[in-house]
Amino acid sequence: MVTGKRRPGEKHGDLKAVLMRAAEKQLEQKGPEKLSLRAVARLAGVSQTAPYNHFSNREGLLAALAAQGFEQLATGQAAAAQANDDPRIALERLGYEYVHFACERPKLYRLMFGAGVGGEGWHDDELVAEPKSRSFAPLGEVIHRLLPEPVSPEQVENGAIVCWAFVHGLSMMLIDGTLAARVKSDDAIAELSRQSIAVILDGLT
Amino acid sequence: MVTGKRRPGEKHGDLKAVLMRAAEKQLEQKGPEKLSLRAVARLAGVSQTAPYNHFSNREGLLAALAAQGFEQLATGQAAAAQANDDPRIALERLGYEYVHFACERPKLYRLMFGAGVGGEGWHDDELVAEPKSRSFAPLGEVIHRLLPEPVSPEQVENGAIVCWAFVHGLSMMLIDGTLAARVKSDDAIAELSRQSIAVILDGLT
DNA sequence: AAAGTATATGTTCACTGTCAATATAAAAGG
DNA sequence: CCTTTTATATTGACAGTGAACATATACTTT
Repeated sequence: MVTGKRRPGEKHGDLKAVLMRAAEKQLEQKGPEKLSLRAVARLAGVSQTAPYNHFSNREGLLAALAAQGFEQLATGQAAAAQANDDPRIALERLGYEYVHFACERPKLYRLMFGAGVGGEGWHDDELVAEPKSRSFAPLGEVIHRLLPEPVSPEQVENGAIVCWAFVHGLSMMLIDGTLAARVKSDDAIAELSRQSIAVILDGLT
Repeated sequence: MVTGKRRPGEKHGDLKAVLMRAAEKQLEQKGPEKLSLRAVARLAGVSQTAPYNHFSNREGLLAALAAQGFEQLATGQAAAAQANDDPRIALERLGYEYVHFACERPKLYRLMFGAGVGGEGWHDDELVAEPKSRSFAPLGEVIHRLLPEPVSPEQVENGAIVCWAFVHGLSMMLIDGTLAARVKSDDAIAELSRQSIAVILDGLT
């Protein structure tokens, strides 16, 4: 019904979703900087200007993709945080899941942190900021559980930032090949991740 | 005329250097993804195809810029590493210098780690890999000085990677605005940086 | 002086993002 | 049921891009 043949002017049922799926595919193939709006439209079987009815421009589409990515990361992180009652194990698991996510979908992950976008990030884009902070929240919760009483909000915040910065840096350097020469196997990645979380953990407590 | 030796057919002085300077300027204004080869040529006062005699393509120019950036970072890091005999203080200084470099020239720093480039980094580009590993070396040296005897090469390598990943992640998140809402002043940045290095340091030893 | 050669140019092509004007279909109001 | 409205999609155009090609240039070498 929705996906019939398209005559000139025919309405396309849920074009936005179709465009998103096409964009996902295109992103995973070409990467954020080479993603072409026209190619996405072509892949979705619509004219080149059709996407402008659903996204303000190319960056708008990329922002939607990034937001979706943070959405997925957030659910993964939330699940990992509640995987174990021991906050130490939960923290390790959180870190592993994070790096795993980044390495599984490197193009998406780089996009989420501003690759392929003019300026140097999404900055004040609320559409992206909301799921981003939601994906950050579970870490803070685990850090809170982990620290010995009494805990100040700044302690928690600082600890969470340290952890986040670390896993983010590790992920990026695994993706861009900086550590490719230094870390070979996937097991080595997991081991390095686990080990480093332990390092930070010892430093924090 | 001013410069002595010239290569056959060379009409401008050494166009490569002129192009690099123009590209630097363009990079600092537009960012890696919006840098246009034609605009660089225009800025250098030369035809649009002239750059192809000195760089294989757009990515070649970006790679040269990235390499130059790592060159500068390397000298800064080397200086910071020898600033103090106490390896702890040297490590703090190293971290501070690193983050400072990244925040001072965010567009360049992002480029150095693959922003604006198809694929997800420079990977096997030797031109950029060499100064990159040179900029990484001082950290390893300081970590070596820092760890108690006896030290294994893996210990040093792992510690250095942990530190590098952390400062890289911190830099990226400061640049892309992730921490902008959470960390306000420049002093707070310095303090967070210093504090975190201390955390990692405690964890390592 | 002539020959050789790396360097620069002008032209062209395919492609991109985005705007303007236009046509269409579905819903809303009579 | 028919008209009006409104969001959606299309065609066409424009400026800007990276890149390839053949050609002209000016320097080095012989």
